[in-house]
Amino acid sequence: MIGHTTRLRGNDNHMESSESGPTLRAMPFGPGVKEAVRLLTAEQRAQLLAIATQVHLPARMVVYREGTAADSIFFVSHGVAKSFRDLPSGKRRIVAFLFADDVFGLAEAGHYVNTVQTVTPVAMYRIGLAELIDVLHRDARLEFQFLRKLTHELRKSQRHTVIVGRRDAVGRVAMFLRMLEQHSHLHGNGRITMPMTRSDTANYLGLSLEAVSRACRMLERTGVVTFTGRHDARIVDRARFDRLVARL
Amino acid sequence: MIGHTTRLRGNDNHMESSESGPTLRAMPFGPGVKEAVRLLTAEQRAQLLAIATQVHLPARMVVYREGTAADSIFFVSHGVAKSFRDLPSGKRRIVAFLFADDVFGLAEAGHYVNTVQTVTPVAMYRIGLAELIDVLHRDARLEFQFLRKLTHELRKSQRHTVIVGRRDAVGRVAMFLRMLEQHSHLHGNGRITMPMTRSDTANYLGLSLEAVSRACRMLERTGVVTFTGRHDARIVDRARFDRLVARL
DNA sequence: CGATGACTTGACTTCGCTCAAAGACAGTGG
DNA sequence: CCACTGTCTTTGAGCGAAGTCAAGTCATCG
Repeated sequence: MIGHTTRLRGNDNHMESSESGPTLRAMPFGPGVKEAVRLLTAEQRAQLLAIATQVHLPARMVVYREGTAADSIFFVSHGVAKSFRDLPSGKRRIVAFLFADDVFGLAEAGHYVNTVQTVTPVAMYRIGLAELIDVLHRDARLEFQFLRKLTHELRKSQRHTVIVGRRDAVGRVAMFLRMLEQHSHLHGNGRITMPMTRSDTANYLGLSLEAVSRACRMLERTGVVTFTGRHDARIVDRARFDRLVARL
Repeated sequence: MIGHTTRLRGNDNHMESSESGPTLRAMPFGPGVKEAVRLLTAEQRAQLLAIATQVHLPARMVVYREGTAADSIFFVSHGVAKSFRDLPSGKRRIVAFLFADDVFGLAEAGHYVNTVQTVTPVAMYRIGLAELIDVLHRDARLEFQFLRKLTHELRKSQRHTVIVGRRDAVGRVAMFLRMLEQHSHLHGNGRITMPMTRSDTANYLGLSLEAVSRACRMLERTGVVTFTGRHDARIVDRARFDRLVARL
C-alpha cells in the first residue's frame, strides 16, 4: 500500500533532537490565541511515538490509494503531500494539501476515501489504527486534541469550498497564495513557497491550469506579486493583494 | 443570541416517547456498515440529555451569528437549518445544511465562525460548551463518537467542495438532489423533499439562483426528474440521473 | 546536453452571470 | 373564503470570463 519507504522505528524510546513524536496543529476552541498552535504536550507526543513508525518518502510517491483497506493513520512532520480523488471524467480534484502537523488517513467504512501522494519529500509518522483507537479510548485528554484538530480541518475544508465557489481566477489564486503564506510564514514577510505544480494548484482551485498560469501572470503584470522562480512568490503590494482576496 | 425560543428543560430525567436525548449520525471508521448510522447508545444519550436544554425554533430564525461569542453547541433532532457566511461583496455562501442528528456550533478562538439559521421549524438540544467538554474529558468512549462524527462532517465538506468545483449547473444540481435524497430516504424511492429555497440552493452550489432554476427546468424537460410542487422532486430516470451525477 | 515534462501564450467556444420583467405561490387580513 | 401583497421563481437577452484546443518556450534531470 505504501511505496518505497525508509523505515526507522520510532519506539526505541528517547526522543531525537528535532523529532520527538507526532504533532498536531490547530486553532483552539476558546478565546485568546488567534492562530493555529501545537496541541500536544511532550508526554502526549511520547505516548504516540511509542506506537509510531517513522516513514520517509521521496517526492511523488503514493502513500495510499483511494478505496484500499485502511489500517493506519499518518502524521506529517515535514514536507507537503496532496490528498485527491480522480473523477470518472479523468479530472482530478485535490481535496487538501497536507503540511507539517497535519493528520491524514481517517477511514470511512474501513477504506481510505482519497489518494494521498507526496509533493515534496515527506517525513511522517505512521500509527496503526487499532493501536491509536486503543490509546484514545484510554486517554480522553489526548483524544480531545484530535477533536480540536478535526474541527480545525473541517473549517479549512469549508474555507476551501468558499474559495472554489468564487468566480474569478485571480481571486482564487490570491486566496491560495494567502493560504500558503500562512503555512510558510516561518520565512516571513511576503515570501511564499509553492511546492506544488500549476496543475496541482488548478486541481485544488477548480480551475484549468491555463487559468492558473494566466492569473499568476496577471498578478505579476499588475505588480501585486513577483515570482522568483516557478515555486517562489513574493507579495509586493499587500494592500491590493488583500483587496483581491476580500473581493468575493 | 438565540431568537425567540420555546424552552423545555431536558433534565427532568426520564426520556420522552420519541425524544431520548441528543443523537449523532455518521459513517463508521471500520468495515461492515456502508451507510451513516446512529452512533450513541441509550446511556450516552441520557448522559448528554442530563446537561441539555431542548429548544424549538420556527422557520427562518437565526440561532447564532458569525463572530459572536460561542458558549453552546447544538444537536439537531428534527428539521433543517443552514450554516453560512456573508461575504464582503454581499454574496452569501452556505457552507452546510444541517439535518437531524447533526451537530453545530463548534467554535474557533471562542467565536462562532458561521451564522446558523433555521430553514424549517427545528427541534434541537443545546448544551453549554463547558459542560460538554467536561463530560467528554470524563468519557473517552463518548468523545470517540464525536471524533467519528467530525470525521464524517469533514468528508461531507470535502464532497461539497468537489460538487462546487464542477463547471456544469445541471450536474451540480443533480448531485445536490442525490445528497438530499440520502437525507430523506425515509420516504423512499426517488421522492426528494427540498425544504430550502432556490436561492439557498444556489448559495450552497455556488451558482446564481437563475442557473439553479434553469437546471431544474432542464432536468424536468429531459424527463430525468419531475417536480411536484417547488419543494418536492422525484427521480424518474435513475440511469440518466446517475450518469449526470457521475459525469464530472 | 538533450529530452521529457512543466509552464506560458494565443484564438475560439461555451456556459453561467447580470440585468430585467413577468409569472406562481403562501401568508395576511378583510 | 377570497383578494392582496410580498416573496420566490421562472424565463429571456446579452455579456464576460474561464474552458478547450493548439503551439511554442522554459526548466530540470538524467
